[in-house]
Amino acid sequence: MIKEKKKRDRKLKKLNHTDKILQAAEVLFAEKGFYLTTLEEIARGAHLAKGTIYLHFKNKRDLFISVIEKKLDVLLEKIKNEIQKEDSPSNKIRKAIETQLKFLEQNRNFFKILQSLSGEYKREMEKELAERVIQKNARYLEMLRQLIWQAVRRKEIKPLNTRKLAVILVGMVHSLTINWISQKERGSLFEDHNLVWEIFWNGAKAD
Amino acid sequence: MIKEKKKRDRKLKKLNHTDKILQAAEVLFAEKGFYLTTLEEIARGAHLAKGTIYLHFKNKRDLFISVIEKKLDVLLEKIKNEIQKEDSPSNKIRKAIETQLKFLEQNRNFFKILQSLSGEYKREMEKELAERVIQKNARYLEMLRQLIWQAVRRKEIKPLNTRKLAVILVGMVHSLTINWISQKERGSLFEDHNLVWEIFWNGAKAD
DNA sequence: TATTAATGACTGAACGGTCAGTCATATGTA
DNA sequence: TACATATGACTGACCGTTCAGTCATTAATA
Repeated sequence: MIKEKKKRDRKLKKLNHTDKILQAAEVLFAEKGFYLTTLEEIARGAHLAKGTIYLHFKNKRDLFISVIEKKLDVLLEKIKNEIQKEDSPSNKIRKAIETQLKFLEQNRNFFKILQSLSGEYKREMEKELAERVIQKNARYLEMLRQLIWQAVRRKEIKPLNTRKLAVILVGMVHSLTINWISQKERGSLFEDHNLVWEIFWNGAKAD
Repeated sequence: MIKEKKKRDRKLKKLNHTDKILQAAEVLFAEKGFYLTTLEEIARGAHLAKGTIYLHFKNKRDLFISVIEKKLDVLLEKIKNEIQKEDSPSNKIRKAIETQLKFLEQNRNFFKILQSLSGEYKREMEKELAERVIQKNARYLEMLRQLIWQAVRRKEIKPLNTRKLAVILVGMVHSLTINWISQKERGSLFEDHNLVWEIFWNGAKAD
């Protein structure tokens, strides 16, 4: 019995370490990017030695991708949940925007890292690793696209290229987020969901 | 007389080299990013020795920023020119979108590099260097903002936050460009100017 | 004691930047 | 014109440093 408990404790401790590493890595990668962040620093941030990191992650790239993937999963899960509470496509789209903005406001480190991935890293990261993240992004875009398509079917918005509409919508959100992050005086990012919604919906809605 | 000519020839040759380096660097930086591109490669690409690059640029970062800055100047000049041929704010905005999309279609390497700058590099690049590029970007955004503001004054579009509208507009363009670049089968990017315009203008226009 | 976890000194490859030396060309001289 | 000298663009071997990843050793736990 007690043996079992101890085992659980150990596992918990190990998980705890994994998490500490992920947290330290998130902060540092967001701050300095992939190349300028050293494993030594991450180890220091997690109050562990460098070698220990290799007990939890295959290598630096694996760690980097893991940081992103974990958060991305959370975000996508959140959006899925929130969306299915809504009835109409339009409300679902609105909710998706809201959820994303709220999440990014609370996770700017994550967003910074995500942004940097699309830049240089794709080439460096092992294919299979980066691919996982790219796939997840693609799935989110596809989800949005289908919502838009349903709105088109209902003749609520014009019969435009739904893929491109989804791309545009995501672009609006990202651009506002980048702008928000770069501001010195930071208001709420979330509050812009109305603006995004208004532009997008009025912009695309059927006459 | 002849002496002068010879001197000019030399200078021309040197300029030519500067240009060859810039071209080689543009291709490589776009392909592999800042960190994975070595000066040796760039030198090879320009058919010169590594040391020669340092006769033309202070260091790797200087070269990187120069690649961007040069193109950015061309783009901003183009937009300025095209815009002033138009009369109304709305037509000016439309023209700005058109010009930008056309340019990005013809300069995807430039765009890839520009994207990557916003990610990691800002931290690495010497402040004064990156600052120049950031300033130019900011100036473009401000130009757009003013055009939008004029449209607001004419009551053509709603009295929304003009800065955010400009950010959103730029975001739409960038997002479509990223999407276009990532496509295997590549149509025209330029042709999307109508889509962008339509969403933006209908989205923001006064009732 | 045996097993597992954690450590951090060490290694070797990579690469930005340097600089002493080369050489084609320009200039000066007779 | 023929030869000597000066210039500076160009080269690439070399240096110093950084850092991801390894592994022999130590500490913790059962």
